[in-house]
Amino acid sequence: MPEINFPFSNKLITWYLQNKRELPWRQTKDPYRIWLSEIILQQTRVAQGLPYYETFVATYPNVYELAKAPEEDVLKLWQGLGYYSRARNLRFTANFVANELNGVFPNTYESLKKLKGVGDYTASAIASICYQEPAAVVDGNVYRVLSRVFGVATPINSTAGIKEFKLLAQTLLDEKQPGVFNQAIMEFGARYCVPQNPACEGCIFSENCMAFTSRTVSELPVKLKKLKVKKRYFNYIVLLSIDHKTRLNQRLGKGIWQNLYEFPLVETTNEVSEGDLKREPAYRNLSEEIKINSIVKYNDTPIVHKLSHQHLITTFWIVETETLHGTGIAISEIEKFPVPVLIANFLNMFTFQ
DNA sequence: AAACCGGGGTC
DNA sequence: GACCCAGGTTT
Repeated sequence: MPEINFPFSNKLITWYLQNKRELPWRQTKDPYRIWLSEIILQQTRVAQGLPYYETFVATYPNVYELAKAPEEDVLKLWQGLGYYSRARNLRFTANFVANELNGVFPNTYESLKKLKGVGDYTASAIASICYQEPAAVVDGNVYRVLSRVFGVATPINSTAGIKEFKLLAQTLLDEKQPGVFNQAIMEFGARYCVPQNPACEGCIFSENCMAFTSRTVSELPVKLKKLKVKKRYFNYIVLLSIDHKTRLNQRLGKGIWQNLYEFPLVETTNEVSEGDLKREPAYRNLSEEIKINSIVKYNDTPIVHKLSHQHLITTFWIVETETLHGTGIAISEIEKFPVPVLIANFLNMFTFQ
């Protein structure tokens, strides 16, 4: 534990009050809105999450409205934001609060943390902002600011690091205004003590910052290795029937994009030719069920869709078929389904006829 | 403890 | 290409 011999909290909060952004969730202490904003902002930049927050508040002004919504509607509004388990848990927890808790959110760190989708960070954020409970938040910004100012080189994604930084943040916390302190340290990390090339010369902590005085700013925080990205080969079968239908399947079970929709997928271990594709069992099952008239590759070079830990090397195949009867969906209905960005991008490029 | 879960911004 | 973002859950 580093020694603290300067007024960290006072300096930080003074900076915050002079430099904070006016954000919609800073205008309220309504736990529903604070909770909603915190879920949206998990692993998500303010600029990216802001329009989603506005849409959700407008569509679901309170927890009852959100609780009533079908999961598919929530996923549709969430489309493009990523980490879709957040949306599924959001709806689940809204339902729980509305039906089991009479619409009243838990008001302590411990009870908030029991909610699905609410972990240490989010429980601390809601408890401190809405209920003035002295619970320190530790997000990516906090790791960065504290590791630099106090020269802590413990890896932030190790068990020891998680404990050490939580304790340090809790020690520094201004217990008289925990919500302000928490937002201040995050704002400072997001806007001043940024990951790359921070303006250390003019920093309020330049005299006290261990990283700055020892010229190790670019080496902190320390983070343990990254895992290797896996390559997967996706072949999407875009059915076009003579009765102007296509088919979307819902992704069920484990894995990415759970409960979202996509075209029938043939996943292979390599990039495949048309001949290879036709020999794939998944494709053969499809062709046994549906009479196929023609097949043509849509994109000549594969589209590489990059996720944090997977590269999806994707080819779209346009397949004309006879009637799909009840097993297809009308082309005009397609925009109603929540789809991953990979599919949404294709739909924007491709014009159905 | 390690793996898994998205999409976008930045350098 | 590497790193990161107002993290959490599952294995």
